[in-house]
Amino acid sequence: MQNSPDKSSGVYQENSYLFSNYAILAARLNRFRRTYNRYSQMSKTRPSLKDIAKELNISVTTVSFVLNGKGREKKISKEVIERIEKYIESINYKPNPIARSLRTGRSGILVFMVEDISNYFFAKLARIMEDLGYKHDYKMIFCSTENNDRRSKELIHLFRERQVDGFFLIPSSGIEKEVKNLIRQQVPVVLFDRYFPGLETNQVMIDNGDAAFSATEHLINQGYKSPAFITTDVKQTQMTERLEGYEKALKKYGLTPNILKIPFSEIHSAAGKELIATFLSNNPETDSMFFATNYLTQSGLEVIKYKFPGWLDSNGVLTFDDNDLFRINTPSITAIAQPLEEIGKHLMSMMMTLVNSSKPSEVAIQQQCLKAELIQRESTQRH
Amino acid sequence: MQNSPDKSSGVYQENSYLFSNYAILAARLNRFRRTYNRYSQMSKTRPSLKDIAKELNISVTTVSFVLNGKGREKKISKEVIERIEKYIESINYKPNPIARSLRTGRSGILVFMVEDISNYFFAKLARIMEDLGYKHDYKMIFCSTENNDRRSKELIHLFRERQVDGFFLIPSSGIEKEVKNLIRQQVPVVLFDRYFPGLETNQVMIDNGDAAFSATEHLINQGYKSPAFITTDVKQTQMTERLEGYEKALKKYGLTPNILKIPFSEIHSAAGKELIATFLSNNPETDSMFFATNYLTQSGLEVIKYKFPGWLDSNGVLTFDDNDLFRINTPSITAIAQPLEEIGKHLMSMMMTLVNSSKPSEVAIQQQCLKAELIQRESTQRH
DNA sequence: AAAATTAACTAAATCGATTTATTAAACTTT
DNA sequence: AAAGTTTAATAAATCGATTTAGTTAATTTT
Repeated sequence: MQNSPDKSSGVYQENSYLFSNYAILAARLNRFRRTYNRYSQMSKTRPSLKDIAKELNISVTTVSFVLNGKGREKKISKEVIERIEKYIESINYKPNPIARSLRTGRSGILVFMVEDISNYFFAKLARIMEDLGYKHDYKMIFCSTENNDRRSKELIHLFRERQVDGFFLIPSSGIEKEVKNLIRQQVPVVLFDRYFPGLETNQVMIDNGDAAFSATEHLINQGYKSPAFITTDVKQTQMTERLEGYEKALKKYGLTPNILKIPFSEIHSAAGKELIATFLSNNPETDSMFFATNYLTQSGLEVIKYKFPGWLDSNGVLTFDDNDLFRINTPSITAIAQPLEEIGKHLMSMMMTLVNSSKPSEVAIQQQCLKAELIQRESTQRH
Repeated sequence: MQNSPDKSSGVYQENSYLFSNYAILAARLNRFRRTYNRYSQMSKTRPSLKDIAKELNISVTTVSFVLNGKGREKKISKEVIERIEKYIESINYKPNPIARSLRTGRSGILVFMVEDISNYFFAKLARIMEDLGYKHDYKMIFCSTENNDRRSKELIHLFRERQVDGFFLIPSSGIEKEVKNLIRQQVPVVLFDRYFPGLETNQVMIDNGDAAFSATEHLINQGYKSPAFITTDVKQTQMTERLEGYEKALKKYGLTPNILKIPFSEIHSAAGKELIATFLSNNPETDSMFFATNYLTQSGLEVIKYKFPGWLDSNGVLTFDDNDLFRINTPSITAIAQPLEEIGKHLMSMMMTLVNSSKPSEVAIQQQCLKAELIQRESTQRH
């Protein structure tokens, strides 16, 4: 490429009587190159609509119409339709999704954005969504926000650019504006796990308050006099509602609440575990702990195991979010299980009504609030 | 759209002296519509290269060159480069990745295909890969194959069509041909977890045989006389190597192997657990069990907990793959931990050399075999 | 000073679809 | 039979980039 001027100028000198100037020669050379490239690419590339059209001696337009099932509508004759369909079938032609996206603005991709896909709850839900998505002919992209605003915003912009068709969002606290923007721009959005109290959005939640209330009541009914609530300092709905449920139950039975808030930044760290240990030492009257999320429970169990062995023999533990560990642990841990399958089903069905509408922001808003189930296990059995 | 003929024919009757025929009128109408559409779209769409070029009174080509940092190379003057860069910066222009993909054939997306993303091992690795990918400016797509050939093939074709730039693959047993095809077609592929013995591929593995041997030896050194090996009937390398490691150790110490193979289809089912229970009943001499994967261990622990309570007091358990459950469980479970971070690092670095090469199939094949670590815990402590 | 080269920039082709505008021929109306 | 409609199909614009093949003017070489 770089040396083509030299080459052609060499030729020019040899045949100067034939060519009036460099330009003509260069033009010839380039025409040849173009043809050459076309040929050499032919063998590599998958067939395009153009190839099919050429092969069948039919226009690209017609092939495209038939391909998209608009044959009848566009009054293409049955013979032509049949001929095209047969050929497309025979070479197993699949339209290039990128080209299609560029033209249509749709991509067939949905984004599932959560705090951390490696967390049991999110991973299981992701797996469910993956299958549901494929069932509706959508590909799924999963990503983790760490509940961090900057990261969430970046991810939204990133995928927005890629023309994804919709967002399943566990929003971090500071992205209300971004969510509003998406909706205004007619991008389908469904929130779950937590929401913005001031913003009417399509969402699938669970009744955190009710679940936390019943669970706390369960502890009290089991005879625990001093249940503590271990949570994070996150101020989002899923957390505040759980806290309120706990407080409401304590109030109902005239007990004194005892709450430990662990900074979100420390939930996976040793410092976080230290806080739980200190709390237990400083509050020896605590006869049961209600953990607000599964990762807190894991930290708690570790602390108990290594620093307060035997504590569980006479005291209780209860957790929000179930997982294999809690089922198998000894003692098995009483847990509030979110209805994963049901959440997934609702999420996907809301999304489908949105993506199938031409003005998603004008679709009547759908909000689901599902019940979580308390699974009673050994950890809250008073002997 | 459908009724435009009627409309225009109405106009035609009114002004018949002005227009010679329907066609001209239609043409006018359409020209108007086109202009109208252009205007009405302007406000909606993000700026394109064309818009920038128009704004700056510079050709699209020049803008594109500068955008891609080829300004110097293409001998664009410093003033123009600066002007373009400043403007691009000021409107925060980001090129449309779809259009770019269509032209370049690259997408900036890597696929991470595993058995089941909701499984702890895969989910944690996915999380690591997600961050590594973003660091290199790649988006990650995760998907689950269920170790099923048809599903794997479908997924490969699906993403191949979307021009993904590379595949991280845990291959199911019957897709050797597809993997070969990818490589032949210059698609970057890196295998992990398991491989095809007959196929030289870029891969990151762990030394399953060695790890299983050492782990078994550990059991024997702890005084267990009759360690059983609980595995699946999957015939892929990761499983056969683990089995061989176990057998080699038993042979070395002159012990009799005792192996339970659970059909892959039953690994998550009650029937699978039943098989373990039956095995334990029929082989009362078994004083320890070595589970070949984390999900088998979970089933095993559940069986022990509910059907053989107390069994763990005098017998041992050891597992391939670590997770939170095993650390926190009572007794905590001795586990072979794969070096997740290290696996991720190698996977990504191999992928980067592949995607940065113009002929990935000609890049010298890289194969890493990493050591797994045996984490000794309470479950194999002989008292 | 003619010829060749370089600097600086642009027109147009291209990627592979979708969709709008248009047309030629065959039918219907009036 | 002229005018209008319908049928069956197509040409060309478009989505938004990248990249090849030019072009013109200025500079350098011979």
